Amino acid sequence: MRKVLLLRVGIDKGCGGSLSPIFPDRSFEYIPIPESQPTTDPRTYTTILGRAGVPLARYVKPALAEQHPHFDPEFETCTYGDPTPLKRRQLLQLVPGDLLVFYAGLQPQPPVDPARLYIIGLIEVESVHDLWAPSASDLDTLRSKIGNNAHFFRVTPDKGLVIVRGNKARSELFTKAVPLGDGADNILCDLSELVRYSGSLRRAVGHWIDEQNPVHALEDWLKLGPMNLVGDKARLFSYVVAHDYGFAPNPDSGYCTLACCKPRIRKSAKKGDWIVGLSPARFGPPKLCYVMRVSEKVTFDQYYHVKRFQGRRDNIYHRLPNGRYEQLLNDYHNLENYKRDTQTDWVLMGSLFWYFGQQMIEPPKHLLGSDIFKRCRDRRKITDPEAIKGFVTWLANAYRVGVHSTPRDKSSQSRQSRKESERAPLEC
DNA sequence: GCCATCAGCGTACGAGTCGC
DNA sequence: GCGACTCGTACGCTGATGGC
Repeated sequence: MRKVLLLRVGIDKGCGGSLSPIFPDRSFEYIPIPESQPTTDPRTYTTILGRAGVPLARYVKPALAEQHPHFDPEFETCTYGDPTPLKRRQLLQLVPGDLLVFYAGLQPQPPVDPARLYIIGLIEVESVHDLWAPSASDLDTLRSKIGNNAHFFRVTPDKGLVIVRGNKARSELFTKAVPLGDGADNILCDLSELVRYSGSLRRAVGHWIDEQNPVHALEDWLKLGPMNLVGDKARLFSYVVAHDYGFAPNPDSGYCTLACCKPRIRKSAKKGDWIVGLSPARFGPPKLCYVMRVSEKVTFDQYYHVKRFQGRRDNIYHRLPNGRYEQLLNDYHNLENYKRDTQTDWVLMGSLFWYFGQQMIEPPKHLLGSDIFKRCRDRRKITDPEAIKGFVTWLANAYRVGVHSTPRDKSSQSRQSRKESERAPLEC
């Protein structure tokens, strides 16, 4: 049975002090961690050009610019190695045909969104080499055979090194990053259900995916991405986002939530449905404001009390002992919004979302006639799975997940420091 | 000031589900 | 099989807004 070992690689806050960049179109740079040992590799972050033609030094701390990077994994000859006890044990369990799937924390550029974890490449195992106590001649022989992994350039050979050699035809550093984590370094809950793996990916050890179906599910995710999440019973609700203050929807902190306004959508939508926000007519032909997949549906009270949602700007309602809702003081809604907001008790949350704010995007030509981009009163429901798949495929291929810009309407009206007496209700 | 457009909401109606 | 009930959807009314 084929196994997959998920491994975190690349520079990060704990090792190097920064993150590799990801750009709006999902392209990214793979920046290795700094080399911690004396090395014969002459390259530095300044001399290495990234795939966008910019020296990697641009994305690392100035103090690292002239340091040597530790290229591991490397995708020229497709190898990965590690001498530390935990990973060494994991690598020795691999057999030909297994997959090493590499993920990294990537920081959006421009930095309008928190970093997330993305899958950046993979190696299909061809052979595993255990170099418990290699001599210099052993290393020379292997170097000539299996390439230029950073461990081969170290002046003092690593004791206990395990090198995995990949099938070059079936291994690659992706050109576009594939989403893996939410804003809190947990596996995306949408993907978690497919691969039956949950929890934090922060730990610096490998994570096994080793049941037959989940391995297929992960491979499908690598090939097709979020389109895999559109089932035959998928539904998509589209509506016009009349005003976008970053309140409804609220794309803060790695989650997108719809907690106020749109009571019918909040009531109707279920886990797995897609929500699409379009621009109002005053901005010309319909453009995309945001898209989210409903990954959780919680009540106002659950939303209010769950720790990870506390402090969000749209977390303003909770039930009192008498059954009514209390509205907390906030900069967006007052008691005139109370009736509509509390028509339903539900809050929609998505960890897989695209929020474009001021940079609303036009639909591609092949989707111009789609019902998804037709404005309607209140909201429109789409139930054609092929239409939804086509839309999600285009979106997920063209844009990285997360926030792409600040809220559309925020600049025109400051919501800061309003006194209670000045709080006019906002439509959204 | 008039008119067109648009978003929100109330209401009616149809489909689906459940109990008898 | 029938009726009651729930839920989802379409339609039309209302008020706000913006262009002329």
